[in-house]
Amino acid sequence: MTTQTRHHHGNLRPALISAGIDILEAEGISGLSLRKIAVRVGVSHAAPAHHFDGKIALLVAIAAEGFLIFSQMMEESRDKAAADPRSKLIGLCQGYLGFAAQHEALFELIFSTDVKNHADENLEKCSMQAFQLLQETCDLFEPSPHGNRSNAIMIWSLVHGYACLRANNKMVLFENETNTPLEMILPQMTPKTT
Amino acid sequence: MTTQTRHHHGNLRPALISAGIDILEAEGISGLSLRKIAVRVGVSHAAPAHHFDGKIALLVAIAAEGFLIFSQMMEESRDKAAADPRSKLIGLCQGYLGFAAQHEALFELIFSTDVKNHADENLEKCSMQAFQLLQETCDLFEPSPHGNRSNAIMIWSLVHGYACLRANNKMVLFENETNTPLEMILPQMTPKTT
DNA sequence: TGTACATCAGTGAACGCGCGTTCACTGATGTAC
DNA sequence: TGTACATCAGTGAACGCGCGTTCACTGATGTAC
Repeated sequence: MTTQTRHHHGNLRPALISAGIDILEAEGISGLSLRKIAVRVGVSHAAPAHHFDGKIALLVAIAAEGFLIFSQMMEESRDKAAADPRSKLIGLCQGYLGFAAQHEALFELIFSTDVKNHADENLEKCSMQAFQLLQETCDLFEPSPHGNRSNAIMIWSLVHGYACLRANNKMVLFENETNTPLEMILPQMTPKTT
Repeated sequence: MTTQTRHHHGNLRPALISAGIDILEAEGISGLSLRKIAVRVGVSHAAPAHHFDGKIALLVAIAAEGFLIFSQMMEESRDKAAADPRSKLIGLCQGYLGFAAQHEALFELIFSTDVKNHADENLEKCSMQAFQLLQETCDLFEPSPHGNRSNAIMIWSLVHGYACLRANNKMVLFENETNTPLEMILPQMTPKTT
């Protein structure tokens, strides 16, 4: 039986998350509604209620999936880079910027107030994973005199701010800088010698 | 005649902008509506239509006012700092972070996609003014070999990202770093000697 | 100073819209025997 | 293999809500003479 005209969808939960991401990309956060997601999956708009406890819970599940994609893009880009610490760090940051550029609204969602105010174990796990990638790449360098985490805080701030500000080309600062190399803004750090 | 029960308000336009900022602070971007703003000013919800060409135009006017406050806080904080370039830069950045912390939703609004996609001369002027402050403070230092603007791009990215990430305490990175000094993340730059 | 009149800046009722949620229902699935 | 039955995962109609916008209106203001 290959037809999809069954009463039971069978995989509705992940299908809703995936459709949510599609709509996010197409229409932005303000265009995302439970009803549109249901329509896109081809299901009645009351169906999601059987899988998510309200709209915010679906948003949180979408954000968790977003963090997975985010981590994946950073990791892939870092793995493709040369072996030296600076190349690894630049690779990771390119993945960061690539995610922000290719998934603009999803990027906005995963860092949004709405999502962060809603405690969720899975979301916590997925966001932590992204942070771990960043932290372990920064650990290739000598720690700053200000503490172990200060390199990660600096790098994360830098790349996050750059991603946000560049997200829309209207930002006057970037008018003629469409392709600013990361080399230009990443500070010099001392690789560990061990 | 001191009573305010006149048919004509007299100063409705600025009053609407100011009430919009109040609601933003109290309820966030998603809580901001034309109707709520009108109620707060004590005027019928159809009145704003005589002063703004739709909701988005009011949002843009609020954002322009936001940029003014933003510039003002950066400038005041910079002026209070010691005379050496690094103190000036740190002062400016403290003003940046202060605005983001004290006007969280307004900070979000002025950098939002909705607002930036709506061309407006006054908004342009006000946002440019904020950028000028940043640029002129970065100009106290030797330009980077990557170009005149690269210092400003780096500093802006850094402080903007830091402001965003710290905006909600849930961000794991900042768990025990409530008062991270800017000294910790600002890179060393060479002051001009002239 | 007084009158006529155009213009401005409000009112309040009504409109249609999309939204999240609820609810009784029913078809599909899985399990016990 | 077949039957009875509980549970699961959908449907579709209905609800109430807040929203931005429109519109005929009217009171207030300012100006010409």
